[in-house]
Amino acid sequence: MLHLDLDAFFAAAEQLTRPTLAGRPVLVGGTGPRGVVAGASYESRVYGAHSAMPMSRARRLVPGAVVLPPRIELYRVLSDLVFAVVRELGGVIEQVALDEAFVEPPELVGASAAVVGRAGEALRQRIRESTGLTGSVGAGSGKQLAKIASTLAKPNGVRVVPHGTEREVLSPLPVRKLWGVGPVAEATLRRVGVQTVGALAALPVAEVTGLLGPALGTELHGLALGVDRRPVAERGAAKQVSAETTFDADLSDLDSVHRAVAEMTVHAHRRLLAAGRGARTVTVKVRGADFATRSRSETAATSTTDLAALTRTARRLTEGALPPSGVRLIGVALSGLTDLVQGRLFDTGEPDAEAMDGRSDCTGSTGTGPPPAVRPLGAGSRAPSRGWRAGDDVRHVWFGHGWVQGSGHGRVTVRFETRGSGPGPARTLAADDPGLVVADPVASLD
DNA sequence: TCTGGGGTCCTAGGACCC
DNA sequence: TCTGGGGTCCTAGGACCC
Repeated sequence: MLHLDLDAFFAAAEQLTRPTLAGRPVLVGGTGPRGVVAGASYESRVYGAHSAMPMSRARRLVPGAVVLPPRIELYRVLSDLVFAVVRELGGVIEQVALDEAFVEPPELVGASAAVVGRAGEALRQRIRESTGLTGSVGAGSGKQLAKIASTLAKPNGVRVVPHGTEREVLSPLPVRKLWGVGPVAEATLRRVGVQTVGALAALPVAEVTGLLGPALGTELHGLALGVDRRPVAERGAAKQVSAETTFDADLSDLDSVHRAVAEMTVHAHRRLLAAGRGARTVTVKVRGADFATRSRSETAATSTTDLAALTRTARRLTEGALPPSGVRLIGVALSGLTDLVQGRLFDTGEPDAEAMDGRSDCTGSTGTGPPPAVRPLGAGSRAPSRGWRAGDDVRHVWFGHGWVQGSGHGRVTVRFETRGSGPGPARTLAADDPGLVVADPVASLD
């Protein structure tokens, strides 16, 4: 089977659609004081930046970094383009993330390593031609091997692990490379002197299950030995939808907390309706200034789509989970999802007055709170009320599509370019230039 | 350095039923 | 009257993945 992994996907998507950024160190992620890196181009990885690193640290590490907020809608469209190409191979595809999938092309069953290698190279070529993105392909006898192979192939390469060589590839790797080994399991294993996959494989299963629990222990010991029978299978429908936000500064009054809960419920509810589903369980997540996370959940007898009811439940649960100090994060998850049956559930998108007040002034009130909720994907509207922000997509009557490089003092600097334009000119305009409007990020693919 | 957001899965205890 | 064990559901917390 094959594992395809796009190279530095978020950052590469930015460099592709904003050609001025090609070859420059790009960091994609939260731009606020508590943001973290979601994507780092290879030019910024040279300085030690990587995903999940606090953005403040990454900025300090990478000289001249271009920091941009994620444009998930654009990445989704690009991802769909890539996997349409992958689908042409036929067979089952299991998409794991926007930038990653397992594939089992029927033609490659039982093929030689050389044939598999050429197929991987051909796939990469097709993806590059049709999208402009590069990806790496790994091939091996199971998911674990294929994924490890694609990691070894990065960036921009192919790696095949031939049958019979599994153990010699796996043995020297650090245990952390195995699926399911995170910081905690890694530390647990190190305490008994196990640092490599080979050392893990040499332990008796009973000892591994004793250390890591029955499920994970059995699974990992098998993987270490190269045993991996997990099938490639299409992903089913999601089991929950959730929305959460971390505030730029901790909240310390109940009103703000209630507003934030309502806002997060609106977000999760919107996606619930978009998926055509109802929910039985509401779970709230509250993280305090101490970083400790508390959750409370409640399951109703029947499924609902009633925003007002969901909001009331979420607020009540939140009150039972408040930390002693300030509130750092609020999250709302809806689960126990059911398919909607015509007429059986509230089909309301109309919140009552109580639920509304969380929505009324969400403009910027929660700092890092997700802005897309505020303006309904306002392609064509005037400057956003929060003002122009670096990374915004814009269109100008004369200069076409572009993106905001920076703004201030009543001016805004826009780089006019798209995927097909090549590097474009920067122009500084008046922030209230009547010819300048908000644009759809997807238009940067032109 | 000070820790995102959207998910999945596992564990463990208690309630409840048979 | 006291005591079983298995199965399922719910809740809370946490590890892990990208």
